[in-house]
Amino acid sequence: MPSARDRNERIGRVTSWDVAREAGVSQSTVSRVVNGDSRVAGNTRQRVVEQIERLGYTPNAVARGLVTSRSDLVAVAVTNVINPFYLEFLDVIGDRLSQRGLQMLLSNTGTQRAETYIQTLVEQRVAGIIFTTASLRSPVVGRLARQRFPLVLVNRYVEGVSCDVVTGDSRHGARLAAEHLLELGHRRIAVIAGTPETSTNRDRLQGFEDALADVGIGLDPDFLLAADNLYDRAFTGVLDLLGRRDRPTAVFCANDLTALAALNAARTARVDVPRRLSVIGFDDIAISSWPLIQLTTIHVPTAEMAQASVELLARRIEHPRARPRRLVFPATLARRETTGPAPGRR
Amino acid sequence: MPSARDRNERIGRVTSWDVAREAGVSQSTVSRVVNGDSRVAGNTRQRVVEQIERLGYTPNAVARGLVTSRSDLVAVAVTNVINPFYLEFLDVIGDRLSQRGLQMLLSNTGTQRAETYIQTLVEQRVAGIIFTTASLRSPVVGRLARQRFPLVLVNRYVEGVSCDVVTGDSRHGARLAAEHLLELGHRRIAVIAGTPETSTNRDRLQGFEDALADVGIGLDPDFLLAADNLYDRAFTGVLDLLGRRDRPTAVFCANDLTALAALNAARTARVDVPRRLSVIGFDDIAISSWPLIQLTTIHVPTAEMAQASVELLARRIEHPRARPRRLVFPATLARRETTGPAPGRR
DNA sequence: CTGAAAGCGCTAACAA
DNA sequence: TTGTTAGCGCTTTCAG
Repeated sequence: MPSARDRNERIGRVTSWDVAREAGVSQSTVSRVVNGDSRVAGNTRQRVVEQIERLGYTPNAVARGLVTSRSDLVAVAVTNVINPFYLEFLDVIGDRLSQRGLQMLLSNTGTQRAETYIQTLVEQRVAGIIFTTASLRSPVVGRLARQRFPLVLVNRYVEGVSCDVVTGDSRHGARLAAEHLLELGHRRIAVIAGTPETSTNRDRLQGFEDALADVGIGLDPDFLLAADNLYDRAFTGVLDLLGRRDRPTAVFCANDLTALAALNAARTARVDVPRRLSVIGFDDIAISSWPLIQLTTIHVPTAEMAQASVELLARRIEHPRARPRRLVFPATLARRETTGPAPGRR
Repeated sequence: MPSARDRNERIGRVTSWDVAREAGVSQSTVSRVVNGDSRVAGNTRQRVVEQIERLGYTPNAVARGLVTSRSDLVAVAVTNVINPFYLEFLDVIGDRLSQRGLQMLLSNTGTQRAETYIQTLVEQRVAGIIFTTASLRSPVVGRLARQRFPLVLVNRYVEGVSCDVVTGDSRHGARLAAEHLLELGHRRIAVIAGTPETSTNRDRLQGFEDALADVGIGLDPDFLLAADNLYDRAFTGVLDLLGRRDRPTAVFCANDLTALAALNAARTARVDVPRRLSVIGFDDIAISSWPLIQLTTIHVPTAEMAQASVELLARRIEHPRARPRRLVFPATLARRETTGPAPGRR
């Protein structure tokens, strides 16, 4: 038979009933005190608080959630945390959420089992989900949207799904990158593409190709690498590229992580950047502007986007039927030191 | 009056009762099917499954949690996600947790409001907490440990609190760093210390000082910077250091993030590394071994530690009264290119 | 193999 | 101001 002391020892064993009994009040009074209900007499509150402390009572948010059918958990779905780009996102998102009394539930879905993860989140009855990861062909996003589950897509959208979306202007950003390289005289340009399943990567690729096409240049299929946003893939890919007789003079990377991989590959192959090879990225993560790196890249206002996504979600949670909004943030060229004139040109 | 179609439209509006009614069975039968209870007749199960699909029923984990008083949420408390070191941790931890059917609830507590955060987690009745952040003077950790709440401290411990702990060998690692610099002939050595409130940082500082003391060298207070693990603080601090007449010939940073800041500061100040300044870090995060960086540092087996922490936590959840374990992982010198002989020496 | 019934710990009317 | 009561949606005996 457990003594009072025993109960005291285990969190979750003390309920509001225990507190009520000890304080000589009803359980609802305890509930009121816990929730800061003003219409509780000062001395009653006093007694209750005392017992809460004494017994080490911690309210059970699960039970509360069951009855209120509200939750302060917001899930943030990310494909691979290891990408520093997401990191900067997470930092802001977590911060903004907690400002609104919400907690961030991070789901690092490894691309694959996304469906299962999402299922778990929905079962958890999270207040909403911020997707930074929605694969284009994933049906789950559409289903959730149709069910009016609060969700916002960050940094990518899903064709034919009507929901809140926050993105950077990938197409235009990619065009800026292309024009920059073109202006420097580059013609033999390799592209390290992200995973084709996300709108962001497709748009970046498309925008780049379009800009090249405008001046009558086609993309050499041999120069198109699918690195799927992975550092290692990009590193070995670029290394291989640099080993060829007819190597490119410039490489456009669909994101900074792979651009950094390209830089490292060039260093490994002793290919001087930017004199022998120009490298341009996309995202402008913090590392890129380090004095040691100075990566030329397409800047996207990460913090603003993260902030906007939280705001959209909060709005959506309050007004499930509000008209979906689509925010597109401008992309700009951050010209730094990894791009230069094509070799043999002036 | 909501029609069946309306209900269908909102997740969480369909309960196991609805499914039961439509399938012509009892609610408990639905529960059994959902939980894969084997003793349900094939055709009954069939009917139930059909209705689950048709109605778009999603079991409510909150209600389940209330009755089972179990949860598959494990909180991971982190001081600042923005530190890439944590990133690598998180990646492994998230992965390992999900292998065990657990979800990672990431809490990015900004050092300050840790108490409040933890409180929320406990109210959420998470299955356990992995702390990578426990401030030494934080009483909450001790309280939780006493209450036998499943928790493991990673990368730092708390004096006088008995619970599972996973750390690297900070003292010895710091000693290795000191010996390395000493061997290279450095005597004027600056130290960028982390926040003094964590055991890890204190041990690293202590270990370094001890090693210097062994050869009769004291740490110049002017050369001791408190960067609190923050990039910006370290950057400006080192910049300042390098501007002095009597600048150090080497700098030991309590973690790689600040070491990278030091490297960047040196680059900014046009101080050649390692010819004019040697830099050594601690942690050996992925970036440090990039060809572009090649930071000499103290390697700590991050992945193994992350993995171990999940294992300890899982064990603790199953056996709350098991004897606490303390795992110390060896630290080794990763000698790369940011350290060299002291100027004026050979 | 299936159903009835008793809660899990809490909130939120409704009474008093 | 306080107490009583009825659930929230589910799991889990206990009968049948």
